[in-house]
Amino acid sequence: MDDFLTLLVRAHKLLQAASDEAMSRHGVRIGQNLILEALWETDGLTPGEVASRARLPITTPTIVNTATRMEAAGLLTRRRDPNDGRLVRLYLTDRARAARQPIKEARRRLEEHATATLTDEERDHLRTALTKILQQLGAGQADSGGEHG
Amino acid sequence: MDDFLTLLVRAHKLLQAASDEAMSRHGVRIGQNLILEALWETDGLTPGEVASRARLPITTPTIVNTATRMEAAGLLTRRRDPNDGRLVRLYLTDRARAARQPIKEARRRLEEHATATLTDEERDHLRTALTKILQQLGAGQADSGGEHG
DNA sequence: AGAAGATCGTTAGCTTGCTAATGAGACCGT
DNA sequence: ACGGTCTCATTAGCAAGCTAACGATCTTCT
Repeated sequence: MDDFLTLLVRAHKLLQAASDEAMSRHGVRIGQNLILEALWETDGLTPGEVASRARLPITTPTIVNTATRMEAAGLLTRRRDPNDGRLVRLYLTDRARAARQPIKEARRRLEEHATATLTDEERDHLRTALTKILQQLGAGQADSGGEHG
Repeated sequence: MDDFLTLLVRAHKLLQAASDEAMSRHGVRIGQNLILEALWETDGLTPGEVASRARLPITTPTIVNTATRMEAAGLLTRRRDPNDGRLVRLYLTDRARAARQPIKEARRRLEEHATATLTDEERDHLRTALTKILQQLGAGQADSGGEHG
């Protein structure tokens, strides 16, 4: 029996590969998903804003580099902020906006497929366990906002 | 509430970072762990053998590149196989062998720490769920060897 | 024996992530 | 107004992973 670390790394690897393949069919790579999600929500964010709003922690240089590839791929354009010359704002192209629903669907289906053999209870347990691990590792500053004690 | 994919990616990221930090204190980086584990077990494997024996799937080019870094770091030496000129055999240095127990310990402690707030039952559930996901995603060719039905 | 094919390690070139260093621009105090 | 500081994006350089292409060697078939 493998240790927990190994199981998690293997599951992660397979899921990332499957995600990348699924999104590639829509002209988007796995590393671009965080930026897309942030800009789908709020277009015209700066790299720093994308980094801080992203669903999971990512550094600004990574955003910048990925944005450059996305620009080359025709997924977004850069525009200097007229009011503050330091800022660069990222705007999605129509192509990137059109990919929104298909990609969300594809990811939803992937998640569904991956957990297809789990019971609802097992899915709950999995969520609970991962959440506890995240909290234990210091990622407690998450979305739930219930630290009252 | 985040989706399962996000939880898993976040947990993976934190655990990888923590692993890397822990192993760095012993002069080893996270990417070198698979090679070390294979060579601790059987010294003198070829890159291809390491790739196929590793605890999780990894390609030969990755082994080769990582081995180059490990050679530079004084963790292993390359030696041509005298019987087959195509093969290159990787041999650990004393330094790499000495790191075996400390690193195993460090990883065990990390896993223990990460799952410290889980009950035994929750740990079981987590294992079960991850294993099911791996099987569903086609990684069923694993170690347990119990596919009799 | 010699050509064709298979099997290796390696290299090239890419993506994704990181930290540290740079440089441009804004802001604040004097 | 101007010098220092702070705040941005970017660049540089690294690690770790991948696929595809390459070159050397071994095997096999005639």
